[in-house]
Amino acid sequence: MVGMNSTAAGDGATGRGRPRGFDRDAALVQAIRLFWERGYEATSIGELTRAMGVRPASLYAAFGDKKSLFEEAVAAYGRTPPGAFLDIAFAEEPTARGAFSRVLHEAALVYADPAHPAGCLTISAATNVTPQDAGILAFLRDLRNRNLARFEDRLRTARATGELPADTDPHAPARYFATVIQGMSQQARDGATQAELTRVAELALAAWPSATAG
Amino acid sequence: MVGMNSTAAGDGATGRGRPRGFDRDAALVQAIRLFWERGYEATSIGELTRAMGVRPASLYAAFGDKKSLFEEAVAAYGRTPPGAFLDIAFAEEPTARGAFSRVLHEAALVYADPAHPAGCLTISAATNVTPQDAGILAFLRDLRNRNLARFEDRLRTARATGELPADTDPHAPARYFATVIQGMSQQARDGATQAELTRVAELALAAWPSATAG
DNA sequence: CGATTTCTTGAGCGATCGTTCAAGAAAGAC
DNA sequence: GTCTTTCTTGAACGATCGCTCAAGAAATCG
Repeated sequence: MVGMNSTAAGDGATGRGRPRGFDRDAALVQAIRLFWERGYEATSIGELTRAMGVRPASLYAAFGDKKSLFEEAVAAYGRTPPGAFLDIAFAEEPTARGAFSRVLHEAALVYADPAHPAGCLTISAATNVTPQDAGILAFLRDLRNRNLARFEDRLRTARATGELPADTDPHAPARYFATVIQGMSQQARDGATQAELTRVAELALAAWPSATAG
Repeated sequence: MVGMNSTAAGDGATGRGRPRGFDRDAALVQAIRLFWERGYEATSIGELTRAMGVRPASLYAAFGDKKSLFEEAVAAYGRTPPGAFLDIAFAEEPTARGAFSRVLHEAALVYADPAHPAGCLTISAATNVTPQDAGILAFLRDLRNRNLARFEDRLRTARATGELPADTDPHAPARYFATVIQGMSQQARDGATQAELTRVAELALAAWPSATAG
C-alpha cells in the first residue's frame, strides 16, 4: 500500500519524517488531465482528490491551495509534448516559415489527439471564471499574449534576416496565426479530427506574408 | 416603484393576478450580459438577481431554472446584432465570397466592440463546465457545429452555381473559417482591438478557394 | 364588496464549495 | 528505545451554490 516517494520535486526533502504515501508526479498528471478537460473552476477539490488518490489534507500539504496546484499543473503541462511543441518547433526550425508551418501542423495532431483531452490547456482552462478567480484568468491570458509576442518577434527577425520582404508588418500575421491556433483548439474540443485540423493548418498557411505585402 | 409590465413574452398573460413588478426583457438583457462575460457556471443566481433587480423567487417564477434562463438568454442574444450578424450577412450577400468576407469583417467589429462583453456568447459561455451541466456544453457546441454545417452548405452552393471551381472541397474551407472566427472571439477576449481583428480577417481571406484548388 | 389569481418578500432548504484541524501513523535522529 | 518531524486520516469549518416555501401584496373577476 505504501508507494514510493516522488522522484524529484522542489520540496525541502531531507528524508526526515513520514514519507509521502503517494507519487507526487503521478498525482500531478491526474490534476493536469482534469484541469485540461474541465478547466479551473469546474474542477473541484473533491474530483481532484478522487482522481489523484489523495485525501484533501494531503493534497493541501503537498501542493498548497487550489490556485497553486493549478499553476504547478500548468507548468508541468508546459513540459509535456502537448504543451511544449511550440517552443520546440521555434527552437529547432531554422526558418520562420518552417517554424509556423510546423507549429500549425503539430497543433492539428496534438489538439485532436484522442490520447488526452482535446485542445490546449492554456487556451481553454480559464474561459469561464468567477470574479474572485480573475487572477487565474489573467495568468493564462498573459501566457497566451506572451506567445503572441513571440510570434511577432519571430516574424520581425525573419524580416531582418531577409526571409520576409522589408515592408512586412509582423504584427498582423502574428495575431492571425495566434487566432488560427486558438481556433484550432476550440475546434478540436468541438470534435474536429486530426485530418480536418491538418487541412485547416494548410489553408491557414496561404496567408503567409511573402507574395503580397500588406 | 411598480414598473410597467413586459412588452410581449410568451407567458399566458391574460392580465389576471398581480402584475410583474419588473421589466422581463430588460432583466433578460442583464442576464445576457453576465452570461456573455463570465459564462454559464461562473454566473451565480445571486449575481443574476442583483444585476436583474429581482429576487430569486421572482426570477424562478419568470424564467424557470438557471438552465432555462440561459437558453432563453442565448435565444435573445441571437436576435441582437452581435448574435445575428452571421445570419444577416448570409441572407443578404449574393456571393459566397462576399458573405464570408462580410462575416469576418463584421466579426472583427462585433467581437471587439467595447460597448458589450468581448467575443461571442455562443463560443465562450460554456467552455468550463461541471459534468452535471454537460447538457449546456452540448447545447452550445451543437449551435456552433450547426454554423459549421451552414458554412459548408454555402460553399457547396457556390460550387454548384459556378462561383467556385468544380473541384473545390467545401468541407475544409468551412472548418477553416469556423476556426478563424472562433479564434477571433478568443483574441477579442484577450484584448485584441477592432483594427487588429480586421487585419486578421483580411489575412484569413487569403485562403479563399479560388486560385489554387485543394 | 369578496373571491381568485399572480407576483413579491424574506427566510431557509440540502448540497457542495475550498479549506483546515486534531489525532494517529510512519519514517529518521539520538 | 524515545524524540522529533512529516504525512495521513476523518471530521468538520463557514460560505456559497441552485432552488423553494409560506405569507403578504396587488391586480382582475364576479
